[in-house]
Amino acid sequence: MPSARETELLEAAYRYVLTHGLADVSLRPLAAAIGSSTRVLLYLFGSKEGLIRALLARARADELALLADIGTGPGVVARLWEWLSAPAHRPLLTLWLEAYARSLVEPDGPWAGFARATVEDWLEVLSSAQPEDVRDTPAGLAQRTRELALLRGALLDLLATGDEERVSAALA
Amino acid sequence: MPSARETELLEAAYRYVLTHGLADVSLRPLAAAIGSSTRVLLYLFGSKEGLIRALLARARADELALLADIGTGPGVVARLWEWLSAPAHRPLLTLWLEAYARSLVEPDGPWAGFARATVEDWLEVLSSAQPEDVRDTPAGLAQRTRELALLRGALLDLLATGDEERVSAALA
DNA sequence: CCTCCACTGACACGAGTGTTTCAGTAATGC
DNA sequence: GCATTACTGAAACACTCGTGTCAGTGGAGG
Repeated sequence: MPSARETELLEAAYRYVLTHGLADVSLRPLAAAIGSSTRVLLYLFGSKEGLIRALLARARADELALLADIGTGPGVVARLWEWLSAPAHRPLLTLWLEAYARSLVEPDGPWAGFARATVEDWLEVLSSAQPEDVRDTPAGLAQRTRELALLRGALLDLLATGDEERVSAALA
Repeated sequence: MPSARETELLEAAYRYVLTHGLADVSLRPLAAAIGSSTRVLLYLFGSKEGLIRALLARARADELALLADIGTGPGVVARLWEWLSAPAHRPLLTLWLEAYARSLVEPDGPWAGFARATVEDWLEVLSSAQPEDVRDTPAGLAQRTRELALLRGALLDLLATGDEERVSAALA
């Protein structure tokens, strides 16, 4: 159960990494930027690894919140893309990609399992949006895997080029 | 024009980062692993940034070599996927993803433009594989953007889950 | 032989890293 | 009032980092 001060600092740290990236964050600059100290960060989160873990969980919470209120009716893919392509969400998604890549290179530590977890999160949402008589068939699995691939590939493209017009047109 | 020793050490360093990742590589461990010294690395590549730049170029050379002999006939997408999903290429592709993510977070330095460059490389290959009467239409652009997204999204999935059966089935 | 040149070793420098130790302060519960 | 608890500050520890300095190698070309 996190204390009030802890969630407050976590939120500030989260805003910080959204713009500075997670890869080479270090305690002193971070602490200075959010008006704290390394001593306090270490006291509240135990270690840097604990902080990273908390930040990753915080980011995943954002993601899960999205998936929760995107609904499950028809047109999910379009709605998901609408959310993914919104300029306001770009920092979060860049962070997401960073964590994803990192968890592949370094399967230990706080990153462990991040990539695999998000694949499953999304597949489940796409699954529950499928008609019931398809959901459990091989064809259904193939379809939602394809949908997920399309969304994420498009996201990669968008993050690199910023060319929303071309990428959105490709998904229509 | 790189010297013999330089390409030799670059090749060794390349093998090293393929298994250790590019993100938190540091000179002393790398030098020790490839039987060299930080002094020599700096002498040959000028700085750590120069080394990274050379390694990134080396990785991109692998990628371009692939794209060159994948041909342009019909069935490119299938052939590309065959290459992407080959277990032997997984380290290279993980490295690729790492560099991609990094270049989004840190647009300066040696990573600059890496993500954007690879999008363009691949789109061009897919373009030259399209029938001429489609290539320059908006529909053609949309189609190859979609193909690229599908391939890359599937790659992301595969790298995280290793579930080649499901992902390959989705692309069929 | 002698000079040039590519390459290498040992070492130190200053800066930055995560973490620890020791010392508090302010508020809370009894 | 007093003890407990949550939090904070300052300073140090034992590293690792990229890079610079200075001194050499060994071989090839004149």
